[in-house]
Amino acid sequence: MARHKEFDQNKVINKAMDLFWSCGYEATSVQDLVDHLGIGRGSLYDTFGDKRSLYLNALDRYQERSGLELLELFEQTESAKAALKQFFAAQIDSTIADPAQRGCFVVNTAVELAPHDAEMAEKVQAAFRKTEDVFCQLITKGQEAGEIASTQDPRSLARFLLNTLMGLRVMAKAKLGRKSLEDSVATALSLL
Amino acid sequence: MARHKEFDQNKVINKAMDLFWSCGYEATSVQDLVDHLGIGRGSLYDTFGDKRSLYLNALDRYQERSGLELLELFEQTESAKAALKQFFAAQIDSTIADPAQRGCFVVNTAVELAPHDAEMAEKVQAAFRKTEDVFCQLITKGQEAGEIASTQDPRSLARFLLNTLMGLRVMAKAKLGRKSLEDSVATALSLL
DNA sequence: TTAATTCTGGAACGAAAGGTCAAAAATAAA
DNA sequence: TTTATTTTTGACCTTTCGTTCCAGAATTAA
Repeated sequence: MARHKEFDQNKVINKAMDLFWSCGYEATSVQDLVDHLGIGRGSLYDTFGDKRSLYLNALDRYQERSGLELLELFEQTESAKAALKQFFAAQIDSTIADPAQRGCFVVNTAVELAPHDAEMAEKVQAAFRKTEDVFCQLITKGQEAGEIASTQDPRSLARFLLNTLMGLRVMAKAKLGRKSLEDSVATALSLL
Repeated sequence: MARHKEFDQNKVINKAMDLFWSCGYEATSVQDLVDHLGIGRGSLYDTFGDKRSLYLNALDRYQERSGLELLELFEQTESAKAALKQFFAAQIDSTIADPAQRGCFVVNTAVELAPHDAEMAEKVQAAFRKTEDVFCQLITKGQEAGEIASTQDPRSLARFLLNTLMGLRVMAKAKLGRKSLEDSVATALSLL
């Protein structure tokens, strides 16, 4: 009876994610979305409801993606400490390599939308909590393996690493130079 | 010959700063400004040129203000280490106390505008550099006084502290709770 | 083939955006 | 008081915003 969707909804969300990630919520117009998504205005509203809902979809997609990255980090069999080092090194590399200086979509959302939008704030908090938990589990693992000093509280350490990560993502926006990022990370990780 | 200005330009810039700081650039309309500044549309454009220029003025004002705070921090005669601790404690307090979760105006600008506006990016970088320099001088002072271990590079440490501060300001936006902030700061300062 | 469904592109909507302008009001010097 | 100059005020401009709607083409199950 019914016609099939002609566009791949997943790909459209990915494209929307790219655009919102690059430009933010307010600075991305529906016209911009229509131009870059390759679908019509009508399809956009029929499929996603409105601009804000599409943004929420894009944010979810981003969290899925970075959730997978984190999972890989955790399942890495070698040392937890090495995994953390590798993770932060990769963050620096992708930060420097990005010509659009997009930073982190979650951080961008936290800064632009969280204070005035409770639902956004919840999603942001959930994402941060998830990252903090993975850090915490990794630290505990490292402490059990004797790689990381057990004198420190793993939860505090995890929060501290999350804080460091957020700082990195802000630095990414301001083009502070690789050396600044490396100094920050090296100093932070010297605590492990 | 001429009529006097009826409004205090400084106060108007302060009010504009509050509004931009709370809502960001895009989400603040000229109408919002007119409503909160207590001056007419024409006066606004005659005095400041356009919305973006007013924002730049507001950003400058913010930097002047926080520059003074930093100066006080530096001129504090007691121990440099204590000054840093006090500074970060005050940051946590004001972060928690702010019901609007405004965070840091410079960080907000970095995230929302720096990637697409070179002039904004320059101002943001200058502000970050200034803070980093003050941290660096304080650390050096602390090392000379024997309060802070001289084994670490003061510049790296300063960058690290700046990174921690940025992270704090993002956490402020997401309402992560006082304990998260305190854990992060306590862990970071344990390096001194 | 037919009936039902969905996609597409574009037109159109009211509201709000940023910005302009000219008349009115106020001031200080002549 | 007059006059010249500036500020203020609010109406007005064009453009763009997010959103709705529709006509026509496309697709599929019955």
